[in-house]
Amino acid sequence: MKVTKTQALENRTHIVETASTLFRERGYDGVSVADLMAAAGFTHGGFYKHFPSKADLMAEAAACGFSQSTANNADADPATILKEYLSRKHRDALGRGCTLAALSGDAARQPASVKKTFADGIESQLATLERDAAASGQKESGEARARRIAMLAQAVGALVLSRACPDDSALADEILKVCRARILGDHA
Amino acid sequence: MKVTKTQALENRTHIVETASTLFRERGYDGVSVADLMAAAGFTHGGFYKHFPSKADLMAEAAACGFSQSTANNADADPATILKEYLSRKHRDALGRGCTLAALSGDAARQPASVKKTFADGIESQLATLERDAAASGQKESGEARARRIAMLAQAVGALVLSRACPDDSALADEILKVCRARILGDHA
DNA sequence: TGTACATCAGTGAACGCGCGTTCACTGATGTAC
DNA sequence: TGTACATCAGTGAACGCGCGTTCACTGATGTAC
Repeated sequence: MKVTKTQALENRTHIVETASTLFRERGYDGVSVADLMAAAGFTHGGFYKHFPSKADLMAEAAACGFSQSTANNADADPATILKEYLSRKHRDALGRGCTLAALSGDAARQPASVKKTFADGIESQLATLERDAAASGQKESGEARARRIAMLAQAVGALVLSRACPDDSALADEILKVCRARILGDHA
Repeated sequence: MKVTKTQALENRTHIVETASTLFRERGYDGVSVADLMAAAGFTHGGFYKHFPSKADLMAEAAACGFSQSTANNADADPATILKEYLSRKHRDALGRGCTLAALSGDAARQPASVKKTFADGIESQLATLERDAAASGQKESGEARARRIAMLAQAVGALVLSRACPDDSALADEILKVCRARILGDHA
């Protein structure tokens, strides 16, 4: 059953991408190695041909999620990004959504290697907002980075709180609506 | 080994309080029934004399955390509350800190009963901020609730992101510092 | 108030189960000649 | 280019372990008389 070197690398990438989605949906503890490998289309034993342990996969899966975000936002209009970030659709699409919002709570309880990846993810999100500010013609000041950090914190916090509310609750929508208006207002 | 009715109720409360702390520190999946009961000073078998299942305890432990927050903030100065919320000390004290920041990510993957408790917790935090606004002499407007929601989202988001960074990283402190300045500035 | 009995909070061994991980095996790929 | 052999990605059974939960038991509490 051996497979081409190229194919093996593609399979590895596919496992990481699958893990990235499943971890965001169910959390680190909510996905077993057997679950993950089955979802990726393999049997569980092969996992250890690619990764030393499940813990080693966590940081890599998070990094995968962050680079997907960056890629997705590469050409998008800045206001549109934030509007979609704070949309009902994003709230309900855990697996395809922002890794920071889905897994920061889990990351806080993980070893430094995972936290390092999250710090890098935060910086790359801030860089995306920097492009946004530039694109919308806002002049850069010493306070620009502070404004971006505050904006990111508010957006992530709004999404996290909205998701903690019952899916059909008015509060879940209100939090998104209010923060969308505030952030886009501040931003314009 | 039977025990007074009063004692039994006290024991039950103690188990819920212990769970509230341990869940915030390690997440729902990070605390076993045996861990919890040992931390509370009992053997694990007795757990089911108090609760039908571990899942049933989750919502109750969250509610306990929220009411502790409310009690702690009852007489405190409003600006002080927010300053302490976004402090390094709070960031590093997961078990005694804000339940929203510690467990909202987990709550998003829990059944509606737990999410309902979190929505109530969010409302009670908003009510605390309302008292704050009134206490600081700020006049109530139609926008007042929106401002409180945005403030809460930013504070929770900042704490969550700071905790996802490595403990000794500059970014962990920067996020807290920036949002502390911004929120207290907006608030004044 | 005193006595006999039912209750039930707490104990600790035991249950089935799913977890992360290991391992002997397979067989197509990659390599040495 | 063709042949013989080593490699190693993927398979699936098996491992020990800790999980949530159950259960027979204990013995002080609470109650009926």
